[in-house]
Amino acid sequence: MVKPSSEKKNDDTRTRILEAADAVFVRHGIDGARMQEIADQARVNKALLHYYFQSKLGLARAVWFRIAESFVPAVFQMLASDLSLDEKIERFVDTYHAVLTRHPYLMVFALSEAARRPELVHDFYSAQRRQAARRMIGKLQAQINERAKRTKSRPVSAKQFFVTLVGGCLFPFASRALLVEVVGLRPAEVKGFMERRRKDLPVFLKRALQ
Amino acid sequence: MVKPSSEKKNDDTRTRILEAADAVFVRHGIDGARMQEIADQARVNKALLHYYFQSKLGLARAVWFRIAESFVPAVFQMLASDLSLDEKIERFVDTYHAVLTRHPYLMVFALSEAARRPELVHDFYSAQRRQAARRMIGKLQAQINERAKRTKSRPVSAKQFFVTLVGGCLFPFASRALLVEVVGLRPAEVKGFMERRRKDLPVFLKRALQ
DNA sequence: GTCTATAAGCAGATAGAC
DNA sequence: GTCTATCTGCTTATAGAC
Repeated sequence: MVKPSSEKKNDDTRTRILEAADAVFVRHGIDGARMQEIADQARVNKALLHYYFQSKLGLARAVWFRIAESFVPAVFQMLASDLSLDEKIERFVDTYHAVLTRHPYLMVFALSEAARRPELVHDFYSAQRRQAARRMIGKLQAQINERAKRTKSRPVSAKQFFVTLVGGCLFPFASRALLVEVVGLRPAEVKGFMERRRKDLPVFLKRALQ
Repeated sequence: MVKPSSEKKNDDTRTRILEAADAVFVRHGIDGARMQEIADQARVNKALLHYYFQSKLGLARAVWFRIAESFVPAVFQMLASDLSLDEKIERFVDTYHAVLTRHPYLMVFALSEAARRPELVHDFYSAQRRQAARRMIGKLQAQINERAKRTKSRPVSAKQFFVTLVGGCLFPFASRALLVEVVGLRPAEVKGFMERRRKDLPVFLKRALQ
């Protein structure tokens, strides 16, 4: 469906604003972000932000939904698919490694806003999405049980495993600033550390699942 | 050393302010916090906050240092000690479970401010503390190597293991709001989930180390 | 749709009395 | 040390021209 040119121009500006807002909100958090900085970065006037999104919180919500939609559904679908457990672990680790390397502040933004404004999370998770989440956990549990049966070990909880998997991938990026000091990495070494993690984490997780 | 009563009164007020500031900053983040709310909660006037701490950022720094000092040194010391690896894992998981259950917003506060204001982290980590961190990692690596030799498996990197351990404990608390929706927990079930994790995580980690 | 100009409201910070 | 009162500047938001 092709849109008439008047709407197209509209969309372009709207999108430019959204992209600028994304960058500024993700970096500074919602409270720390300034509408003026977003306007400057989008090369429009502040008034236009309100024309399109009513208020600062309205714009923040739009950004939040846009980010969530950009990867949550695809990840849910992948983890609920018929791929093997090992394949899922590999893909999940790879995907997040790629995304977070490019957007280092994303994780901290998501975690802090989710904690302080739970309604953002709640509003995103429609009944349909919650159902998709349940399907995903169910499928993972089935695969974990099957593997445990094969290796004659006690199966772990899929929910717990999911949290460990996600945390194992996301936490290093969320805590980057702390890691550098505690683990003692020079800035140049951080990249290598993350690369190594991408390789080691799947091995580590699979070992624990045997 | 006993302080004269005039200073003692001073200290009491100062401490009351710090405790109020702790609560407000941790919940709302530095940018989202309001000096008025801190003053109200400490039952003093706004002007007094500036008398003691000069500026909002000065107060935030004091709070940051106070929180970090309250557990970082003890944890470093524990992990660098001669306790067995298993014992360390158990204690670490237990300690953080206890602290974060009582202070659910603490982790998100630490992560987001560390990412957005790296100077806070850097100023806390004196040369002495960085050395303590190195000692801790060194000791852990020695213990991991020793165990790998015993079980004839390839030793994992202590830095990587440390991040997995810390992330495994902290991430569920940092991402509580997301977990509830994604994993599908009712509010009443969250506590049980965390309890179970406290029991399962050490088992999971030890398995992966074999 | 996009801009300029400006209103309205706060938040952080200070002056000065007690 | 602690308070009341107040200033200053910034930030979100709107009015209105083009």
